[in-house]
Amino acid sequence: MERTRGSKPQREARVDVYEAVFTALAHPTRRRILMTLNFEGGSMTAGEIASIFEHAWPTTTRHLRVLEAAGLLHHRREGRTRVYQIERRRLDLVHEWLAWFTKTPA
Amino acid sequence: MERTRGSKPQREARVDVYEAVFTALAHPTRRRILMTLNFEGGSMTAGEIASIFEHAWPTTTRHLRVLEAAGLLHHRREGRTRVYQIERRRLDLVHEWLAWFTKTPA
DNA sequence: ACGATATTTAGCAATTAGGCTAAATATTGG
DNA sequence: CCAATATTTAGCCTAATTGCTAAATATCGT
Repeated sequence: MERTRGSKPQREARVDVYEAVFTALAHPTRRRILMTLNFEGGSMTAGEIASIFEHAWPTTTRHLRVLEAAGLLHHRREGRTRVYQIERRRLDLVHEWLAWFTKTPA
Repeated sequence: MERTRGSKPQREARVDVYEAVFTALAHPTRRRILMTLNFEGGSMTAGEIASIFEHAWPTTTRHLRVLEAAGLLHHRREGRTRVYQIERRRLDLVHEWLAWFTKTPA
């Protein structure tokens, strides 16, 4: 599983990375979490995030985990709350993927 | 299901549209179909597309349907083959969504 | 130490997704 | 019309996703 030392991931690894990011973005709740974080300055507590949805808190927790596994968020503990922060640069992967379709004039 | 005459979809409709596009992009096989189409000039027959994968043809047919439902492809019959063509502009929706995250300097 | 607050983990049920095989459909060439 | 070719549809099965509730964990204030 380790990489051969160097900053750029190899092909194989990169595929998995796309997988996680695109899958994370596929759910409307998760896109909304990202949007909300984006407009609320980049970070919010788990409770604040959970409060914007109708569904049970554990459901939101799970979505947060998916987003974090995809590298689109990360969190830090702050007393008894957890502050989630958006990782905007991770979205570059999507830009990168999309770019293939504009690079091609055909 | 009809829209009120006009070119821009309303909010509600737009959400569904994101849903379909992002979901379609979440599967690696479907991303690969789009990539391949992109580099093969934009259109290929169902058979050509199916032949790039190991799985059974009907599986590919299903992926094509998902992509088409998302508006990322469309097809035309051509004799007994069906030619699928990529709808690159549809990817603008994704660019549009991503743009919210760069528009925000914070 | 205790109770309140904040949040996650565990585990269950329903739904959806994605693979397969077999059968159906449409078009072409003889 | 018949056989071959190209492709989709139907239906089945398994695995993953997503929602829920109940229980666990961690931290804070007293």
